[in-house]
Amino acid sequence: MNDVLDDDEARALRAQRIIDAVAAIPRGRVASYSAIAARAGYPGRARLIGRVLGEAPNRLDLPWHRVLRADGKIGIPAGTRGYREQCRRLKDEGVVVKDGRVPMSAFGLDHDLDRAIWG
DNA sequence: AGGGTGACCCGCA
DNA sequence: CTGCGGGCCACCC
Repeated sequence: MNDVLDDDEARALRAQRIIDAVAAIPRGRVASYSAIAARAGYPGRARLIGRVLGEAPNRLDLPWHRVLRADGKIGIPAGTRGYREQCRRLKDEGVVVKDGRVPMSAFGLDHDLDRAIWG
């Protein structure tokens, strides 16, 4: 009977798992959308992360700024408020941001996550 | 029902 | 380095 409710429930669960994954990114480190998706249990669904983060209530104080594209670039369109805010927050915690891009080799958590999975 | 969009990604040329 | 094509999928016309 509750097809719609089940749908909303699934969506809420998705969001929660993603939010948890993002919240787990340590200060001064960054992770890619795809890595977060995988960690949250939704491999191959990186686009979902951006959507959820965009909808997430500010009161959660999520470290959304630590989520970048796989190539280390900021996902938010350049020139926007969010873009500048993300740059600022990253720099504030010691992350190097050059031309809107972060050297994943140095700050990326993706590799560590892989290591956690493989041992 | 179908097309456009987007805080994405990956392989390939 | 830059596209381009295809995959992904929630949402909004």
